[in-house]
Amino acid sequence: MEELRNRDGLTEKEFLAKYRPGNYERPSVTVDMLVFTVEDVRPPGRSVPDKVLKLLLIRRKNHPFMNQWAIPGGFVNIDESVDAAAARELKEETSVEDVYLEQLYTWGEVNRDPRMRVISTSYLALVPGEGLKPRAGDDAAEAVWFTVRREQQEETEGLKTWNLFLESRDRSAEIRYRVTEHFTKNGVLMAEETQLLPETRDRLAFDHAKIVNLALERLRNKVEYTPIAFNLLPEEFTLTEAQKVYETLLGRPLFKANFRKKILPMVVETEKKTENVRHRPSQYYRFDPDWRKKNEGF
Amino acid sequence: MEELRNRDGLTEKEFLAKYRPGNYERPSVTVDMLVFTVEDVRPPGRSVPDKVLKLLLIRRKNHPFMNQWAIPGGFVNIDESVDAAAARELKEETSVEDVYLEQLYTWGEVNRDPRMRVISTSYLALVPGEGLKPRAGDDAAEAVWFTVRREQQEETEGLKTWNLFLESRDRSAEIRYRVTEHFTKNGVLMAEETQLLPETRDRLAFDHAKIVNLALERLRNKVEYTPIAFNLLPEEFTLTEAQKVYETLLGRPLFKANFRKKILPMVVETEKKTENVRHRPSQYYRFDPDWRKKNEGF
DNA sequence: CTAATAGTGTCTGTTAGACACTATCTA
DNA sequence: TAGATAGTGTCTAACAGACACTATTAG
Repeated sequence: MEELRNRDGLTEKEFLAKYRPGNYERPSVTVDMLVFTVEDVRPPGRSVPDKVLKLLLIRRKNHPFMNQWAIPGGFVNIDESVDAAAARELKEETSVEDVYLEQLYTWGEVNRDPRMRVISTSYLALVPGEGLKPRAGDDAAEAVWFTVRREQQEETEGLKTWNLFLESRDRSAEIRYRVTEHFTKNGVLMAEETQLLPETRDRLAFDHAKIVNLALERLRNKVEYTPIAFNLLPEEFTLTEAQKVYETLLGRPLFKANFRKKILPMVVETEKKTENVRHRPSQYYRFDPDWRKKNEGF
Repeated sequence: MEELRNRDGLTEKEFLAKYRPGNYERPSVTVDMLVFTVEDVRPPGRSVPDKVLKLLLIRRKNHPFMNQWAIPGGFVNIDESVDAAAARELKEETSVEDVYLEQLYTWGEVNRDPRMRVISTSYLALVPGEGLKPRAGDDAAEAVWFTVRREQQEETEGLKTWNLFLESRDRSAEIRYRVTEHFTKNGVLMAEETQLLPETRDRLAFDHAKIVNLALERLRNKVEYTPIAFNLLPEEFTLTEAQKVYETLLGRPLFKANFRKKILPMVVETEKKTENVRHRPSQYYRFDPDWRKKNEGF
C-alpha cells in the first residue's frame, strides 16, 4: 500500500511532504449563530405564563451595515473545525456550552459581504429558557434578544410569502420583512427573496433576513417530527409549559388532550409538582432519551 | 444614511475603499457532488424493468487516496458562488444542466484532507434515468456509476447502525461500510462514524463514506414528504415506474393500490400509453407542479 | 364554594396498510 | 385462452382533531 507511486514516481508520504498549496485566492469562512430561546410572558389576568420565541441579534459597531442588526458570528480559524468555531462563538456570546447545535445552511453568494469574499455556514442553537444575559463581542455595540414572529401571507403557484417580525423588548427596534420563496418545476424550494416592509425603522445586515427565515422554517418543521423542542425547556417542565413551547414554534394553538397523547411517550414523570399555585398543581416531567425504543421504529 | 461615520470618522464608502482584508490563512473551499440517478434492470423472467439507485464516483489519479474511489467535486472559484460552483462541476461531470440540485451539508473538520485545510460543501444532484455517460475530470482516472444500497442493521439506545454497499456494474469494485449514527441526550443526531467492513476490497477516499451516508438518509427522508423522486424519472412515466423508484429509494416494497392513491394527486394523465407490450398497456403521466394548490395547505 | 388550571374519556372523520378483485393487451 | 401486467374496490386499524367532561388546589 505504502509503495503505491503516482505519475511522478512519488509515494503518498513523499507526495504529501512535497505538496505546496496553490497560490490562488481563498474565501474567508465564517459561522453565523442563530441562537433561539423562549421566554415567559405573563398574560394579563392569568397566572400561567405564555412562551415567546426569542432570537439573539447584535448591533453592528462599524461599517458595513453600521448600527444595523445582525446575526452574531465570526471567522473560522485555520486550525479549528467549523463545528468547533460555532461552539466557540456560541460560548463567547451566551456563555453556554453543551446545548443543541445544528448546522443549517451554507451561504456562498459572491457579494454577500462588500468587504471581501465571505462564505458563511449558519448554525441553529437552542438554549433553554430563562434569563441568559448575552455578551456583546468586539464588533457589536450591543447584543439583544428579539421577539420573533413569522406569519404566512399567501400561497400561489410556485410562490409562498411570509412576513417576518422582529422586535426588541422595549420596542426600540422593530424589523419587518416580507420573504418570498420560489419553487421549481418539480416542486422543490429553490430561492428566496427578502424585501423590507415599508413600516420598518430598522433592518437586518447582509443577507441575514433570508437566514433568519430559513432558521424559522427549519425549526417549525423539526418540531413536528423530532423532539427538538425539549432543548428549549428546562430539565424539568410541566406539560403545559411544553405545550406552550410547541404552540409558539408551530404558530398555532393545540388541543390539550391531543398534545398530551402525542407527547406522553417521549417523557417520564418526576416526583415533583408545582407548589403554591391557586389551582390544581401540575406534574413535572423530563424528556426520555429512550422513547424511540419503546415506540420502536421511527 | 450615507453620512453615517464610524469611530475613525469614515463613511461607509470611505471605509470600504480603504478596507484591506487581514493576512490570516484561509481555508480552501470545495464542492462535492453526490450525483444520483436510477437505472433500469430487467429482472429474469419478467418484462417490466426494476430500478436501481446509482451514484457517480471517480477513481482518484493521484495522492492522497490514489486509485481509491471518491465523490467528484472541485474548488469554488473566488468570483463564483458556491451554488454556481456546484452547477459547474455537475455540468463538467455529466453534461447536464437544469436538474435538481440541493445543498446537503458542509464538512469542516480540520484534517479532512491531508494536503491542506479544505472545507467542503456537499450537494445532492438528481439526474433523470437513462444512459448518461459521465466524464472523468483531470483528477480522475475514470468516472463510474455505482449501485448503492443502504440497510439498517440495528438500533439501540442512542445508536443506529447502517450497512452501505457500493458496487460498479461489472463488480470490479465493491465497497462496504458500516456507519454508526450517534444521538444526544435530547434525541437528535449528533455524529456519525464509518468503518470499513472486512470483506471490502475497495474504499472511499477522505470522509466520503459519511457524506454518502448522509445523502442517502436525506434522500430517503425527502421522498416521503416531497415530490423529489420525480426528478429521477423522465418527463413522462408510468405509475409502475414511479412506484419502482419510490421502492428503491425507500428500500421496501409498496402496495400498488396504496401507492397510486398517494401519488395520483401529484400527477396528470397524458394522452400516451405504453405500446406493444404483451399485456395491458400502461398510462403515461407527468408531474403536476400545481398539485399543492389542489390539495391546499402543505 | 369559586376561580383557575391540570388532566382524562370518547366520538368522528381521515388516512395507512393489507388484500382481493377486475381490466386489457399480445401471442 | 393463457400469461402478464395495469388498474380498482373495500375492509380494518391507527391516528389526528374536536370537544366535553372530571380532578385538585388556594383562598
